[in-house]
Amino acid sequence: MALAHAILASLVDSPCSGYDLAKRFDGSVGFFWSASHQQIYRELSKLEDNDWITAEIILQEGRPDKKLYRVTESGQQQLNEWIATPCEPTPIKDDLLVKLFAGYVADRQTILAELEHHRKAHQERLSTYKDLEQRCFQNPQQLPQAEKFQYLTLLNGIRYETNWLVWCEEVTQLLN
Amino acid sequence: MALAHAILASLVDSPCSGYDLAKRFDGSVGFFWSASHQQIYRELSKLEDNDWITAEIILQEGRPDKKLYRVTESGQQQLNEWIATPCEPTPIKDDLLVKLFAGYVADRQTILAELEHHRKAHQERLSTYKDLEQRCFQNPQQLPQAEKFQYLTLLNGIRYETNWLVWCEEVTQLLN
DNA sequence: TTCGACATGTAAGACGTTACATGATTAT
DNA sequence: ATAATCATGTAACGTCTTACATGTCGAA
Repeated sequence: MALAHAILASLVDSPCSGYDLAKRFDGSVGFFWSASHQQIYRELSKLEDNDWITAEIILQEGRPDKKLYRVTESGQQQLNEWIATPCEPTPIKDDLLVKLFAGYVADRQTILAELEHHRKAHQERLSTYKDLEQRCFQNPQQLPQAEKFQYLTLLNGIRYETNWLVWCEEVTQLLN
Repeated sequence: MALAHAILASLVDSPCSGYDLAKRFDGSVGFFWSASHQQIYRELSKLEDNDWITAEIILQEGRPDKKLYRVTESGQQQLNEWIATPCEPTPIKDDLLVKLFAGYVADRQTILAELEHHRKAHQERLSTYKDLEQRCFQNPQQLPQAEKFQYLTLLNGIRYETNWLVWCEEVTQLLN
């Protein structure tokens, strides 16, 4: 059910089209919830069927028309109820950890190469997040409400990537 | 495809029944790959069809017979190939972060309560992991190969839970 | 006599991935 | 010319979740 709510969370902040949403799920929102454009379009149809969002068709010249989605009042309420319903921490499913668990069946070089690959990926994401922090969240105290909360998720992202980075380095050292 | 490989990784370490596997996915293996017993039984059938594992029926008295699964040579090879195929970091999907992103639409108490709930959950898991470390991994250097690699995944778990814990505390402070 | 552990499964539906499909505009 | 961006979808397939289903043994 949470894709629906991730979409509501994003649309409440500001209405947009499915295409725009897909881009958000490839950036800001995507930092904590990933989804493909196909998933998003399908979910938007369902949300509209439930009257949690409404679509306004925007006619455009020179490019395809688009549907601007907005959260309805019942959608807002739905989002509120979901937030108030306690949830458990997300269970982990991580390929790299499976690989390490069985790492002794492979040769060391393979494992080290994969660790380096992941180290780099996490390093890059960390840079992206830190840039974002610099550009948009200089003074967390003086931010409007919405941005303040969004900043808290960015803090999580920074911690998360830093943590993976350090673990990759630690494990690489231990294996050498 | 990774559930299959998580099962192979666990069976390579030591053969067991579907029931036992389900328990492992509720503990040790479950620390980095979660799966229900239904998923496991279904996947075991597929793995057997592919001849990546074989089942030996163990007749038991007083309790149902069970199937003891072992990884075949082609299963071993399959696992090796999978480990050698590079993969990307797992995309994040986390309910709590969606809730925080839209946290400004809810009242502060709701959010704080949820944060406290998660803080406790992560605290508990961290304790479990640290106990395990104390009990089984006192001298990482002198461990057999297999255990050494498994220890590396435990290190990740400890980092992961610590990280969430600290973030929950940090955010709670910022919201007060 | 009731509950938890042992042991394995089916069925339906929700959710996610990959590939296919269309078609205009703008920049290189 | 070619590719990227804008814009929205369908279809097939694969995976995961939830609920249902069965039956024995040992302990409280």
